[in-house]
Amino acid sequence: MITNYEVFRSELTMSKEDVIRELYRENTDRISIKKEATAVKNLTRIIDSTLRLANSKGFHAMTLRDLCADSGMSMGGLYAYIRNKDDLIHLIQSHGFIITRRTLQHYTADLDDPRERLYAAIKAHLYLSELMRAWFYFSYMEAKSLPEPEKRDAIAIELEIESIFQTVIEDGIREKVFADKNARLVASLIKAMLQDWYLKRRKYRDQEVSVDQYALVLRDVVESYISVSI
Amino acid sequence: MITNYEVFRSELTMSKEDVIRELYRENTDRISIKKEATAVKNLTRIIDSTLRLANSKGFHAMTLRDLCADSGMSMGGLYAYIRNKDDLIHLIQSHGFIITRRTLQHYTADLDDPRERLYAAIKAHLYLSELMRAWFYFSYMEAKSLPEPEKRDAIAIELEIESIFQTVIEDGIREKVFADKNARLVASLIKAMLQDWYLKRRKYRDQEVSVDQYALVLRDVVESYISVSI
DNA sequence: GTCTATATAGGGATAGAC
DNA sequence: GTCTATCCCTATATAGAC
Repeated sequence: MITNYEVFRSELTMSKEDVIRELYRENTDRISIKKEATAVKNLTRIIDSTLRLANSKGFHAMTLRDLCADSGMSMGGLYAYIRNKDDLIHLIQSHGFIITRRTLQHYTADLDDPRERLYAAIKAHLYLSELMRAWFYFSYMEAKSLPEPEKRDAIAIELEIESIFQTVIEDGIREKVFADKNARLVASLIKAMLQDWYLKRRKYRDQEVSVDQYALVLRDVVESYISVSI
Repeated sequence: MITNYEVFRSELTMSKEDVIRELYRENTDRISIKKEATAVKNLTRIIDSTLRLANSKGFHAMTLRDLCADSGMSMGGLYAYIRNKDDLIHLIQSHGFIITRRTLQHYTADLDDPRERLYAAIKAHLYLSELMRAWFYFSYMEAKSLPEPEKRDAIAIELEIESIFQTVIEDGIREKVFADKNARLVASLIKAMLQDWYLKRRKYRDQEVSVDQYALVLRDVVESYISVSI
């Protein structure tokens, strides 16, 4: 059960290094570095720089020279971690998938009331995308140019997220907590609003809206549409 | 006053060629072709192909050789219409701006009731993005890599659209038709849902939701949140 | 394990024939 | 007004020194 963003954040950040370590172990075939400690350190720099540069000018427009300059590595050094530029995408996507899967499962399972589950799912998604904004943004923007396997995974995770919301709403309709609306369409609209949070982050910063406020408004918007009127 | 998508469509499509003609006249300095008829014909092919290719693999990843193959032009022929690759962006963006500005002004001015104006604005935006899907998609996805002047225009038009919605809602609040909610934030959420329509067009096609149905649901979602309960 | 120097190809841009 | 052939730079990728 999540309470608010700060709690969520403190629970999750410590595991960031673990994720990179897991990523390293999953990719020992492509990565020629043997010492785990240095590998984790450099992978972190590579991933951070790639996300920053790709998100500001686009992945394809980002050159590996840009990446080396930004991450402080040399071309040769970089190529110890990847075989080609597409492997960079693989690294980025994998590390995001690991975190996303883990978190969403964790935070939406154990609630009974559909209203509460709906709110919990909204918060879980918003908080996660707040913490991993760069990855979510990258994933959305580069989706169309992802290599085939990564594209499949990305679509699968999208559907998974959307069906979490659809299921909650359908449950609520069955239990007469929600009115009989088009659950799938409502789920799509929820997702659109969730995505806007990380796609247009600056806009909401300018409006001085916090994640928790946004979560509340989202919940109210959705509930006022699907709640059964008394 | 708009009734439904089919009517909107038949009113607007005839002017598509006019827009390209206007585009040509605005850019006679960069375009070395003197005969208007051939220029309009080729500009149309160039714009269509660019949108198709850029939207499927990204503008930067699209090579001018790709473009020539797709549009049936030669490199030399293409360069009679542009001085460099960025000029392509300029062509695309200009022709979209021309249509968008013209349409939004036309369809949201002359209504009194805030509820009706809200619905009209939702429909105008959805219908327009339905008709010009490729341009809207391009504009959104390439926004970050646009040349400076085009970027400024794109941001300006975004704000313009958002403030149309904000104003309608504020008017409604003042007239006690709508409850006292955060108008700017609601406008942002509306825009997020409007954008999802053209960004994730396939998803809604799979759900077999029509533009008009989507417009209705959007209106209901928004109204159920901001309407004053009786 | 990390660096610099270099090979190679691919794509933007242009010259000049027709 | 349109095409083909070509120039030249940039970016990926690799070889080999340290």
